[in-house]
Amino acid sequence: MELRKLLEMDKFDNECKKENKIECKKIREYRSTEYDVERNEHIETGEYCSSYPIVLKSDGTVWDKASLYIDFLRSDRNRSSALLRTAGNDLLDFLRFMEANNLNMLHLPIKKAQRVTFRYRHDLLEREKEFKLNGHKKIGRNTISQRINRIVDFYEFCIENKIFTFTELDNRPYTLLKKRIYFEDEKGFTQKKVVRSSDLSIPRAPRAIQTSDSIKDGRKLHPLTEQEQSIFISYLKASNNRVLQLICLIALTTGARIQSICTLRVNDIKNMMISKKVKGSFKKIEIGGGESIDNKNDKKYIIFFHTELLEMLNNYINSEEWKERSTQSYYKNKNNYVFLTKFGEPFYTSRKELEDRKNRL
DNA sequence: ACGCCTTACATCCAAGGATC
DNA sequence: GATCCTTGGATGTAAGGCGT
Repeated sequence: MELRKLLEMDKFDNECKKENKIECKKIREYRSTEYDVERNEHIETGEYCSSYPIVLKSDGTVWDKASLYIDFLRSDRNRSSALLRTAGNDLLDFLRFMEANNLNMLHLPIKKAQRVTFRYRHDLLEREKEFKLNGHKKIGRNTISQRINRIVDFYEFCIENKIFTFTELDNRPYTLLKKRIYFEDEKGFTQKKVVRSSDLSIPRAPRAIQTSDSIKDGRKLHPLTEQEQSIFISYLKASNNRVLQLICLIALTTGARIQSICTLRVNDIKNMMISKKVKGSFKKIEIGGGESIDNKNDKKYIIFFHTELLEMLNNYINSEEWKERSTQSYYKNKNNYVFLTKFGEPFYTSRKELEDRKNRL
């Protein structure tokens, strides 16, 4: 690791030393720099992360190995900041386990079950069981599966980069295995594939069965009944929060997700206003698939706005309230979000904004 | 199937405002 | 000025997509 990074880490260490809890802190708007000796200045490498996790040990110092691993994920594997956060949390859980049991990563005695990695695996399974018995879900099968796989990848990284030497590793933290898997390709033929696995890995939970009265969308969703809808609307009418009213109206009448609604931009409304009517009194807009409005997993989809609703939205984006909010916001009057909080924050940061912030547009 | 990555959503937390 | 409430953000869980 370069000296620069270590120095930065020291600075961060000192800032964090006051508190003594194991946690995963976050650096906002991370931009990596390189030090130019001749010019005596820091030069940005152009690498950017909207948030960057730092795992802290109970004494408040940075867990250096975790930082090296997370930086490797960012720089060498070019992972998103969302993934860095997930990885940070996975490592955090492992660190908490080690500290609680007074173990370190190199605790690898002859007996397999006593090695830190196998004890962690056992701990994960116990925790899953514990919550299952109590009825409330706290740690699920998919999570523990992900956790243990992350740890294997973390050890692999440490060994690969000689953070551990062979003499330090008394016994193997795990054994890498090659598993043969069979799957059906798009033409319906059974294919065989060899994938990398380990003797630590925990199989994932089988997919939930879809029930007829729910929509499968990440979780199981239930459409509101007509009665529920009318109750909802009566409460909505009583609200004096125009933004909430409009967001809910769009949701009810178009079925769009909150993610799409909250990433709607002013130009989308303006363009729809001047576009041709379809299906009677509706106007259409494409979302997802690289369009400015986000959709889950960036899937392409068309949503239909009733002209009356569009009229309301058009009134809103020309209102004093909207102008007031937009002046405090990132985009000001440059194709801003339709919906902003009273402090000018978007309710949902769009993919487009992440891109724009990276390029400082 | 399996592993890796992305992301929706619940819950917790802290700061600031409202109310008495 | 103590307490409650709102709100945005932080944190944590886990489902689903995708490539293999």
